[in-house]
Amino acid sequence: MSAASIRARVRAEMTEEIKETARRHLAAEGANLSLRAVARDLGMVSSALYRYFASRDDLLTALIIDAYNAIGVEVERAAAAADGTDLLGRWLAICHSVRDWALANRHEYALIYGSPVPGYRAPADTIGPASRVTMALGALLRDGVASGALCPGPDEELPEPVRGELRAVAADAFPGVPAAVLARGMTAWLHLFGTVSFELFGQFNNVIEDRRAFFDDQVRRTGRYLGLPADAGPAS
Amino acid sequence: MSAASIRARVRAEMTEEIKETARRHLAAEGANLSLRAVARDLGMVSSALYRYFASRDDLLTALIIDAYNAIGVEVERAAAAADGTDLLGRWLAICHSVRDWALANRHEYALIYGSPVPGYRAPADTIGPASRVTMALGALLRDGVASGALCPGPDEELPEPVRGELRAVAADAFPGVPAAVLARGMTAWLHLFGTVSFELFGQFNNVIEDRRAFFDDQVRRTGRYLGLPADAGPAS
DNA sequence: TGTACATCAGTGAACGCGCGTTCACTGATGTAC
DNA sequence: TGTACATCAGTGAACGCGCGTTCACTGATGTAC
Repeated sequence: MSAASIRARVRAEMTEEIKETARRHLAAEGANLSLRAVARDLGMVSSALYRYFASRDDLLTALIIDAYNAIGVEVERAAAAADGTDLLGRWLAICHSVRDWALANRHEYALIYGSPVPGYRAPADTIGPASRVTMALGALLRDGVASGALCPGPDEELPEPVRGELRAVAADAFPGVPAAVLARGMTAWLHLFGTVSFELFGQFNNVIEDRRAFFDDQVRRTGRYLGLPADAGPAS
Repeated sequence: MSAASIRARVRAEMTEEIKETARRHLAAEGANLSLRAVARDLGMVSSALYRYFASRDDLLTALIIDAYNAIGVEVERAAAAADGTDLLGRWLAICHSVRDWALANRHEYALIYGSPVPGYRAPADTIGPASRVTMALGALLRDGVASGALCPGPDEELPEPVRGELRAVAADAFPGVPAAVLARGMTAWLHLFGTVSFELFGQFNNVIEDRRAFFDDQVRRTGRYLGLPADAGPAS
C-alpha cells in the first residue's frame, strides 16, 4: 500500500471517529451539536476539525446522510430477509426494522424525521439516501400489485389534484403501482412514522407501556388495511 | 378597580406580551429560545424577565401549555361546529383544524409534537392541556359507538397485552369505547399526526404539492377505516 | 539511497459574539394609619 | 387628606460559561529527483 493511500486511510478513519463522537454528542444534546465539545472529546483542538469538515453544517449533513443510509440498510435487510411470498410478513419486518433502528438511534432518528434543526438547510445530497426506506415500501407495493394481492380500487376514488400527483410520483418511483394503491400505501407509511415518532417523542408516556406489542398490533392493522393477506405473518 | 388589581392586570398583560414575543422568537429560531433576545425585543434588560418567569424553562413550559390549549380550543371548536349526526364530517373537521392550526403555528406545533427540546423536561402541568385533542377524538369514538356506527370488532382480535392496556386507557378517558374500537381510533390518530408532522417537517417537499387535497384524501381514508359513514361529509 | 521540497494534520491564540442567572440598586406605585 | 412605609418592576453590572471560525505556526509524513 502506497504511503499516499495510508494517509488517505488514516484520514478516513479519523473522519469516521469524528462522526461517531458527534453521534454520541447528538444523543446527549439533541441537535445542538457543538464542534468544540466533539473536539474536546477527541482530545483535539476545535480548529483541527476544520481539516475534516468545512463547517458545523457540513458535519451535520454528513450525520444526516449517514443516518438515512443506516436506516435504509436496516430496512432493506429486513425486507430482503422476509419470505418473498409473505407480503404481510415483509410489511411487518419493514415496520419493526424502522422502529428498532429508531429506538437504537433515537437522536439520529430525530435528526432526520423530527423537527428541522433551526438554521440548518439540508443540501441536495441528502435526497438519495432519504429515499431508501420509501423505495423498500415501493417494492412491497409493486410486488403486491404484481401478485394480485393488492387490487387497485377504482382510480375514481381519488379527487383530481391528488390522483394526478400520485400518478406522477408512481411514475417516478413506483412503476406499475396505481395511484389508488399508492394512496393507501402512503396512509400506512404516514401511520408508521407517526407511530414511531410519537413513541420516541414521549407521547405514549403513561399511556402505552408495552410499546412493542402495541406497535405490532398497529402495523398489522395497516398491513391489513393495505390489503396484504393476514395469515402466515411471522409470530411477533 | 382597586390599585392592586390594576397592578395585577398590568402584570398579566406584560406576561402575555413576553409570551407573544417568545412565540415570535420560537418561529425564528426553533426551540433555541433565548431569554436575552426576547428581553431585547421588548426593550427590557434580560434580568427583568425574572420578575415574570423564574427561568427559561418556566417560560418554555408556559409556551407549551399555551400551545396545547390553543390547539385544543381549535379542535374543540371544530368538533362542536360540525353537524352532530355527521360523524365523518366531524372527523374531517377535527383533522383539518389540527392541520390548520399546525400550519399557522408551525413552531408551537413542533414544540409540542416534535422532537423533545434538549435538556428540557416537561412538568406535570402540561398533561391536562395535552389531552384536550385526544379527548375530542374520544368523544367522537364514544358518539360513534353509541350511535351504532362504530361496531366493535370482536375483542379477540387484540393480542393480550394490548387489549388490557387499551381497556385501561378506555376506562380512564373513553368510557364505553371497546378496546378494539380504541385501537382503530389510535391508528387514525397516529396517522393524523404523522401526516401533519411530515408535512411540516419537510418530508413532502418535491413529492406532494397540493397538500391540503392530499391531506383531505388521507383523512377521509382513515375516517372510512374507522367505520364512519362515508357520505354526507362536507365538501373539502 | 539521500536530499530538497511539498503536503497536510494538528496547535494555540485570538476575534467577536452569544447565553442564563445573580445581585444590589433605584424609583415609582400602592397600602395603612 | 396626608404621611410613613412596603411592595414591586425594571436597571446595570457582573459572573462564568459557551460557541463557530480564522490564522499564522510547527513538525511530521510523503514525493520527486
